[in-house]
Amino acid sequence: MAETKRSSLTLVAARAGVSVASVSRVLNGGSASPELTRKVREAAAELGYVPDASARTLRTGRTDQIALAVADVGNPVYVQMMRAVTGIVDKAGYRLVVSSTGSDPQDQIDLLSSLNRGYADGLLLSPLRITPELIDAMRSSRLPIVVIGTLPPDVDLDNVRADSATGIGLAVEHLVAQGRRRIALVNGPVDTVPGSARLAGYLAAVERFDLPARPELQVTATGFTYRAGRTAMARLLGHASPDAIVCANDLLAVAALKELAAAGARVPDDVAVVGMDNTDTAELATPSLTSVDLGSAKRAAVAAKLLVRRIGDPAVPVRKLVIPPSLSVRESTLRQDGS
Amino acid sequence: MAETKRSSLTLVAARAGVSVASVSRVLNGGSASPELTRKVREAAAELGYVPDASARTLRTGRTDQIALAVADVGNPVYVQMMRAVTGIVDKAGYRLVVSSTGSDPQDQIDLLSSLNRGYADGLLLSPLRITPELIDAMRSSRLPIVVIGTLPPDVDLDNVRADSATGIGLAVEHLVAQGRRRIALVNGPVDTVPGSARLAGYLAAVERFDLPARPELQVTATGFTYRAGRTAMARLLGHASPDAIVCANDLLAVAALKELAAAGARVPDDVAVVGMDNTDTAELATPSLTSVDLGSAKRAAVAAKLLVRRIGDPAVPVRKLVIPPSLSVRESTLRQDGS
DNA sequence: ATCGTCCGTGAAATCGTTCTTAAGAACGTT
DNA sequence: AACGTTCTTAAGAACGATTTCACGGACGAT
Repeated sequence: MAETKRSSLTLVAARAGVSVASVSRVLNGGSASPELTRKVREAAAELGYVPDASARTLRTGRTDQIALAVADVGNPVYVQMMRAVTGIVDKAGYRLVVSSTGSDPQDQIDLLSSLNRGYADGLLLSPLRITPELIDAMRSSRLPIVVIGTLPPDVDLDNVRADSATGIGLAVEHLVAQGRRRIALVNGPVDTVPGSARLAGYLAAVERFDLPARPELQVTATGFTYRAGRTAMARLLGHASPDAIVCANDLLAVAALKELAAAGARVPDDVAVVGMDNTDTAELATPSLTSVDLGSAKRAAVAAKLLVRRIGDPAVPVRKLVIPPSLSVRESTLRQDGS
Repeated sequence: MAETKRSSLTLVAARAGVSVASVSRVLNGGSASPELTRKVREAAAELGYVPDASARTLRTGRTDQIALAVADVGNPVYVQMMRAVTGIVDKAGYRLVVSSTGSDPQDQIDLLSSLNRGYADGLLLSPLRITPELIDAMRSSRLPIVVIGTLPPDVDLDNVRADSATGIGLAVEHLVAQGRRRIALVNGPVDTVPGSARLAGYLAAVERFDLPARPELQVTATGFTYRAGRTAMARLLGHASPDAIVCANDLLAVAALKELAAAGARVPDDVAVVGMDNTDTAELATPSLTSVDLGSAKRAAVAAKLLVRRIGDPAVPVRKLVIPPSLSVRESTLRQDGS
């Protein structure tokens, strides 16, 4: 039955009548005589031997763990990322340590310092806000970090970012092609990395397509959440009557749909709505949401691969990648009469 | 600036001119003279000393990590659980190691054996299917396990389960009060723990309220997913015309909503729909979903607390808890004319 | 003044691995 | 027959922390 006593290399060695070194060699695939191999394997099996993780880590310096830090494990886009990361990380033989940092950069700095305890071999970080202190902390980290998201250009860390400007451009182009002109933006907090990128992208697109850039068409929610979206959307509808709404997030977009329905506006006939991130939520919404796919899953997967590579060889040159966006067109922007 | 050299206790001791034992004692709050304390603190600060996790673990046997195993990190109900667990686990000073096991029990058995490497202090497990082999593996695990979900009564492991029978009873009672009689069930695979519990609960409720128990009112999706839900729902509508549908899952319920809309049926006027798990999805759906809250978040949180307690004192008696269900009533079951 | 107690400190053992070094055996070469 | 090469195995040194044990000095009590 199950050996309750925790077994060590020494025990196995004693039982097999050989030295611990030999046991280690046999089990890790070194050279050994058939006779020795047999004895060791037998003893190990009888004792139900499993090597101890921390001892091995202490000796080799490898933890076989990768840390993933996100602002909110409940946010669909992070869920998407987690799922993607899980796949890559599992395959590469690492375990995943997940920390929910909240949106405060200080939490992330704390995380970085605790990471110096060496409980992981590397970190995947997706910061909502970037401060100079955070950058300093990332730079002085003793282990590799790959950032999922945009980073100031002078920071020489691997990172994989989205191109939200182009993404929003796709959305606006699509809306303009449908004859929409009064295109509003429901954004999240602009002091966050995605928030500011999305605002910039919106403004650029508005200019490019020569659309009215009225301030009352731009509202900012207090967060990237459904609740905040409802409030912001109510404010928008109080001040303006857009014929299309681009939202910084699928959750905000669903909030927009709900608020529009409550106000008696029909989607897409009266108003088109575009979400962002193309999470499962987009397909489940009614009407289903056209959504800008910023490639979160792809980004996370690529970032994970980058990290695995860097852990394998810390000297590899820094890479900064951009995942191109695409647009998933669904019901919320298509008038019944066709394009 | 940042000390690039990885600092050890020995270095701090050398710098402070004291022994490693003293450094350890000072930093871990043992007794020490003010003078010594000052010297050590100073040296540690100058070197930016951070204790090494694996060395400490090797010596003390504590990893400060808790493992959480779920079938699919993308499933909203597991997301809910993860969020709840994160809160408790963080507060108790543990890190969270997340593994996505898939629905195959063998994955979980593998996980259990890898857990014997001792990379965590305990495990939170939410198994979709339970086999005798899995139970054996859980029993012979060298570290504490708390199960989130139902377990055969003779297995003496801490666990926290839902009461889906009562939950479904609440839903059916509510529907009957609204004058519904032909109540259908869209279930997930019945060879899973939640699937079989929900079928049993449905049958019990049907009998209790003396409703027609026709087989064509019961369909089984191939999984707890949106896609599977669409297919199953189409099949249901081909064979029967229910006036209410209870779904084993919010995702299945959203699929039902979509399929009903596609078939031209109005919700809730023609058909009422009830979801289960009361995830964020329920509120976001259109119409918003009445959903049986099986207390997933609560269950996960309670399980996490139980695990922390057991890690602290392995001799504590086994506890088996039930989280009572509740019903969140929303638009999908309420006819316009009121109750 | 002597002895016992207590407290602060350091030396060293220990946790379970991996890996280097070296010793010994077996074997082939000149 | 002497020597060098190769191969198998064992002994022991790390890795970096915690913790036991013992030592020495200070202090109070007799």
